[in-house]
Amino acid sequence: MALRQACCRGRPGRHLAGTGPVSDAPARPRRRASDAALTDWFAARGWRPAPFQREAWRRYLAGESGLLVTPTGSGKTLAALGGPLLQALALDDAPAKARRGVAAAPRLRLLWITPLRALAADTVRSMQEPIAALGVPWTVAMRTGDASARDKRLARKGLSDVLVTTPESFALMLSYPDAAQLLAGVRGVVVDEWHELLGNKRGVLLQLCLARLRGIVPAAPVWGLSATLGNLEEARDVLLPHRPDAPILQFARRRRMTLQTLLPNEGERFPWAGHLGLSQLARVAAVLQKARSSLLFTNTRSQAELWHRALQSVWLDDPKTLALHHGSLDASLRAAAEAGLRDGTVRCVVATSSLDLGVDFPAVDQVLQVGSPKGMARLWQRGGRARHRPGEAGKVICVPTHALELAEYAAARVALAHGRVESRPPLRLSLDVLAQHCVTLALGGGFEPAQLLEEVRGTHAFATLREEAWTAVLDFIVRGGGALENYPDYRRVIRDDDGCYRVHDRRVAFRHRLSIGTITSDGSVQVRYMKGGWLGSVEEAFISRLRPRERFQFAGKTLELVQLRDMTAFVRIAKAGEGRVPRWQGGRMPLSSELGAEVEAILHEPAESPEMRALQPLLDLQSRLSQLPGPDSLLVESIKTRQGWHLFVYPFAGRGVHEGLAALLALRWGREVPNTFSWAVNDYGLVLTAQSEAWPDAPLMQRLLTPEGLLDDLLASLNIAELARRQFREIARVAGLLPPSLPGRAARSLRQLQASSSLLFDVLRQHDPGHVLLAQAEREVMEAQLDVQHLKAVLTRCGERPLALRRPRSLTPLGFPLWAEAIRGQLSTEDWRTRVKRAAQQLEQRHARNA
DNA sequence: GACCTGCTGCGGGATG
Repeated sequence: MALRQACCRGRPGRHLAGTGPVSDAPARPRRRASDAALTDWFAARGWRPAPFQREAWRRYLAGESGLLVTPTGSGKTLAALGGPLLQALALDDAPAKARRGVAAAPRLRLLWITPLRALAADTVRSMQEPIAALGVPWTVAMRTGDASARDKRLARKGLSDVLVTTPESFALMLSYPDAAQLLAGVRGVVVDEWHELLGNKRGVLLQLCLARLRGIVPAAPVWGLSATLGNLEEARDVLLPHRPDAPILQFARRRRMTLQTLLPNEGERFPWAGHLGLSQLARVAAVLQKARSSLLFTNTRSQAELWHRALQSVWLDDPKTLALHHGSLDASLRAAAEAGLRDGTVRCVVATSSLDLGVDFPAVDQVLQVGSPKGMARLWQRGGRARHRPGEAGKVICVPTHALELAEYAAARVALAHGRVESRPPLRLSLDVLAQHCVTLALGGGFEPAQLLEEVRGTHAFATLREEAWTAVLDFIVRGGGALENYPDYRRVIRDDDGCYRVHDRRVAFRHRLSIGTITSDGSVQVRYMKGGWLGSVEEAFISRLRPRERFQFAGKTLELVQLRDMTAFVRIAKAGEGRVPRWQGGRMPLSSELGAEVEAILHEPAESPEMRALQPLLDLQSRLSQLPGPDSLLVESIKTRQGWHLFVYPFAGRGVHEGLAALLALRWGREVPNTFSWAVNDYGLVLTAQSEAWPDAPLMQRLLTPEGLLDDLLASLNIAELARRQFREIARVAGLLPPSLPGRAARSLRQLQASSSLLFDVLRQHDPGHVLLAQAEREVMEAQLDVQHLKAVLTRCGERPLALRRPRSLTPLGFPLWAEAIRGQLSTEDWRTRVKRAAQQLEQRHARNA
């Protein structure tokens, strides 16, 4: 992004890339770039690279690969590598030599991969100036889905010297027969924001593509740029499996970050449960008034809509200075919000993670985080958006939505001080991605299976790929597997007489290129004005419950539904009133284990902090009624209420794990004593509610918490088949079993998609139960969704710790949010609110009496 | 007087 910061202090060149004659370029030292030559070149332009940059660049010149760790939220980071790399390439005469041959000869020298289209555009922009300064007639093209026709053409024909692209577009390049030829001149690869790809299937796709590239240009250095991670060495190994000792270079020191919490006033009642935090509206509005520009981060899209609406009602400035940004808003609206921040016409943007990522806009004066940040990486990232003076620590202002979040912030402060960040575990053996990649290569000129297997095993993701799985994948792309072979649609690849696998059918080729990539999101309804103009998308389940003329709140506006047609909701601005706010089904964002452990520790031994001081009365109540949780024991509370007999357990392991744990405990307890259990979880713990009398004792708890038989019991307690059915839809999409929606045609509804994927699932289960993708779906449920490894570790730890079994006379502060969560499913929202409110008041009264 | 959970990211091509 900010390439120019590092490499453009020199005299601007006379020629823009690609426009000037070669002979006019400033004299270049010599044909082969050397360290000394570069030093001279930089010195002549008054540019002094930082030591780590010099090191990165020296290593690059030596043909090495590596990982460059750069602080989050700093635009300068790209300069770290991009500058030296461009210089080195420019000093090397080879590109000019290549051009002296046939005019159409591929010139591609540098491949730059970023996970975001917007980042690609920024990168291209920032490269223009340094390249002009170098005085080389280079073309930089962007190859992404939204690139211009010119750029696409340049990329397609290999006529650009530098190509900035996404993993998906890179894969697409490989689907053309001339890919090897186009990439043959590549002399360097940069993978930007590698941490964003490391832990997901996009990263797996990129690993495969890079392995292919290594097959074409084995010597080309590959450099990753990554934010700090808990598993940097692993990140390096995944990117560079062929260079186990590649260097990890650290960008100077990370910026310090501090945290401030908007605390409740003395004596103020503060919610014990809830996630919205609107009770803090006045305080937040006051904080926003004080700064010129702010970002207010929320955790969910509907929360962002609600906060935007609430702020609007108290906003003193021009309403236009308050903007909204989340992933379901149309790109144009998001771009408008970003532009507003850039030109100063917007003072505050309410945003979700859509603004976490690296889009280039100037830092804002302050960053606020509503509710739990859930993990340290997110907090670093969001905090990095704030403007800092050099040497000054960054700051995040935290807005608690319920009392216990105060502890979370106090814990986060400790973790920030220690510079802790989560790991991103890389995926392994995603056979759906492998199947897609194989079809891509079959399309891109074909592949020889033994050779490809070796190449694929050269990646981190498939290093342990077994022969059977490989054969199954090949079988799958050739005939869809046993049950599907009668359907021509699934016979995509043909094994030719020479033993090579190729695609011959043009329709298959077309459909495959349309469905390249691993991001699946289907079944959303586009929202647009009657007069034209797109607003974004909402979920079918939400909009289909609205009647025409009914109002709803979306994109920061009150809209009126006119009609719903072809997966498009036509709307107009409503005259008055407020409407319902859409909800989206998204990721679950559990509290990270790092932060969870920190919370547990701080509750046990409250460090001196404003948050813990504010929380003290609540902690006192917790100790009085029961006891404080802590790392040295496992707190278990059992209580009888009108709803039944509750068992509260607090492992502080995050929602995902608690979900599995709750199901497990319910099953095991039910086995011992016939009873009916329901359960609810949050990030701190879980509650089981029994219909008949049930009091746990220590031996029972030990039996419930044994790691023995975990897998079998999990399989029995959760409807794994049903979970796998849902997981299968994504896998089937990635593997190419579901037809992509064609551009220009109405999107298929979620119901249709579910029907076709569900049907496939059933057919396969019945006729081909060993199908490679079914196994994949089950594995993903166990690993990704239930996080069995983590669950097992948590269970083991629970079993090892001495049990603190308490029977408090009323709900405790820790138990209350879980209890509220448990009865939420049973009651209407209105009843639930009343009930929770009454209960909270009773508890407080009792608390006041006893105090 | 309230105490509404569920993020993000990508992607076509032949023809005029």
